[in-house]
Amino acid sequence: MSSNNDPHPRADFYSSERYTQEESVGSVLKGVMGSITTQVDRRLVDHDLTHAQWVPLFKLAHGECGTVAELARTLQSDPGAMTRALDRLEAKGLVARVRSSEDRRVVNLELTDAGREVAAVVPAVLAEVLNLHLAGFSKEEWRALLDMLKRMRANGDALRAIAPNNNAATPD
Amino acid sequence: MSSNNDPHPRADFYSSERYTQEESVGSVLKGVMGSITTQVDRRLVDHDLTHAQWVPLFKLAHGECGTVAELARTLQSDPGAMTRALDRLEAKGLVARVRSSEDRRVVNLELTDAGREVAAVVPAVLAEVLNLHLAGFSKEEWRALLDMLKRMRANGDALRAIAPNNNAATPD
DNA sequence: ACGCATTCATTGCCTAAGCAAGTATATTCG
DNA sequence: CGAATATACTTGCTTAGGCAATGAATGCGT
Repeated sequence: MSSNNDPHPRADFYSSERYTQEESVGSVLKGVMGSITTQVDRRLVDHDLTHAQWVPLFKLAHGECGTVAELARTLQSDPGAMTRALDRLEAKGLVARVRSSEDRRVVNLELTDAGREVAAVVPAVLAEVLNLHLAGFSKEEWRALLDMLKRMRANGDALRAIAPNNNAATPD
Repeated sequence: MSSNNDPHPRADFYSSERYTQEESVGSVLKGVMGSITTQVDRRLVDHDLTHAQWVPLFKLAHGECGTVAELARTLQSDPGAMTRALDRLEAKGLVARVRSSEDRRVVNLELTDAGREVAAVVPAVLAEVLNLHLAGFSKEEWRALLDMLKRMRANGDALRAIAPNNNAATPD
């Protein structure tokens, strides 16, 4: 654990005594997230899509992920949860499961025509809701916000790399 | 609906074509939230507390909320969900339900000694996790971040005020 | 005082996430 | 080749949230 010449000095903005909800980035962050997802869901309910369904659909539409495992990894989710989400999407006729002939373990996922149609409206909704939440922001503020959030995420990734479970020091 | 002299001009940072995950505040926000909650949960699992349980416990400890309805309102959650969360906390012996004698509809919530004990460790964990995620931030950046997030939340609240459901214009 | 609307809490139903166990298929190595 | 290992997906179990309906108690208007 290097302690000097650290590119990321420890922050000391919060402490057990000083902690308040209104000054907590976590608490405010949660409020913002809730508002965004609520607004997105409200706009997609007409297309019979819920929060947990348009995300994989969107990924599939972009062709970045073609299998259950890839989706689960990309979306930092559980393969089990993804299987069930795809069950619902398949029941709605938006995606199709095609057993791969090369590797018979994998199930290739394809959008149906209906799926492609619905997925096409998602980016517009996301863009609209984000813009609405960023009303009054200058472009510089927006970039600064994005930058800081990415740095927070990077800090979090570093934490996870250190101790994925809490038995990181047990060799075997 | 005033359109000119608007203190919050519409933002135009995203559009259907320009939308990408990496530049989406929503997507990055989700990653940050996930990291924070994961880290907090990891530190509270020893106390047998899950994400959905320490939040109401913390609120109760601060004496801000004393009933199910108040908790649900404050945490922007569902009364039903809150009832069940309290079921689990009560089963763990952390909170006690006391039927009010003044208004016999309400159930006053009280922390048990064990509940107070567990709730006491929560702020320290929250402070630690937030500080870790803010490593490398200057105090000015932290304040700016908090300010921008609060503005986003306010924008979201304004949206909700306009159309709580999508039948805002139907008089009957 | 009586009916009516409101509020509080709870329960049922559906969607949903996380974890662990299980099954099928591939790969690797002796 | 054959056993051990790894990967892909699925399923069961528990916790969990949102919505609607219900029952109980309160307050309000006439």
